[in-house]
Amino acid sequence: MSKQIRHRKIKEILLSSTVTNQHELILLLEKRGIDVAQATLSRDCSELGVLRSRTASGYRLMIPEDNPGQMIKGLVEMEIQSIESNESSIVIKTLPGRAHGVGSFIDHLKNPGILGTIAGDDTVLVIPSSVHDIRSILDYMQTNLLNN
Amino acid sequence: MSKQIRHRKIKEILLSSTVTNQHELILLLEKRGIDVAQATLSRDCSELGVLRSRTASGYRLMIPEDNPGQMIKGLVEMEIQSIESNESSIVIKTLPGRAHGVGSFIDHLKNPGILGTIAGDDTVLVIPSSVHDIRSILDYMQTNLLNN
DNA sequence: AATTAATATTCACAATTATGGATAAAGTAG
DNA sequence: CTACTTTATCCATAATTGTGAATATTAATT
Repeated sequence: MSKQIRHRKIKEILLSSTVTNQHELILLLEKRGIDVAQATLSRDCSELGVLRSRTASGYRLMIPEDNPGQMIKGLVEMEIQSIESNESSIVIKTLPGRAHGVGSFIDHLKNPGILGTIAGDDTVLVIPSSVHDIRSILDYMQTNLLNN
Repeated sequence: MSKQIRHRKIKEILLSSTVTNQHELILLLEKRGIDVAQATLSRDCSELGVLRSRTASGYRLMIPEDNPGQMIKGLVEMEIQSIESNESSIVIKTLPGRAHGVGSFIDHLKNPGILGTIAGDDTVLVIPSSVHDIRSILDYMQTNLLNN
């Protein structure tokens, strides 16, 4: 039984029913054919960001909905095809139609070295605050916006 | 040295220079401080879909560009938070800043039942060709643009 | 076909990640 | 504070994944 599958089931359970502690969650997982030790479950909960809080009717394990803001970084990484520059500006090539989203994401980074962006269909032009910063901004982007 | 980093370097090298065989690639990687055995490189190449083909000037290891069209569907699915409608229009909520990209994708579907889309920051309004088609267009979108 | 060049696979082992039992630590209730 | 409940961590081990040397297989050249 893979960790991934277990995590999915945990999400499902916590979103659909009221679970008061990890032990109870163990039993619910068992019912679905997944055996897991409390130690492992503790780690799972921490990885999934599960937290335990009081409610009117006692305690409950709560799982946060995926935070949109955090998801976007992964999206942007996938959308970017390349990041290159000449002496005065940086050009990002994206998947077709995705430049606007990438540009918007970069704008929100609020990097003071970046004056702004202009996005076409599959190209984002990044305008540096000073042409002298090109190299470091390029570095910054390649580390922060590329996968692998 | 992680496999991921190595893969990324391989992509870089194969996209920017002409490499005729794996042995040559080993040397180029070495130059960048990455030591790797041919066996491993062979696996890397297969994982990355690298293929060797003849060109006018001999052989060359080619790496396929990631097919944009196919990737986008997955992206769009992740970007869409909900799809709902009233009697006359369909509203898609997206992750912040992603509406333009989603709208553009829908436009390219060229579904004759869709007159057009208007995108704000995190909302896409889909305008049906006829208000009578709302239900079927909603169905179409929910099956084609949602995961789960 | 024979020879050489290039790549893929097998095998053994290394490195990393996942896991459970035992137990410590933290939290809750009295 | 003390007793009790719940969760987190330590440790040892299992399972998985990554790797290189040697070798087999495939492809190219003559």
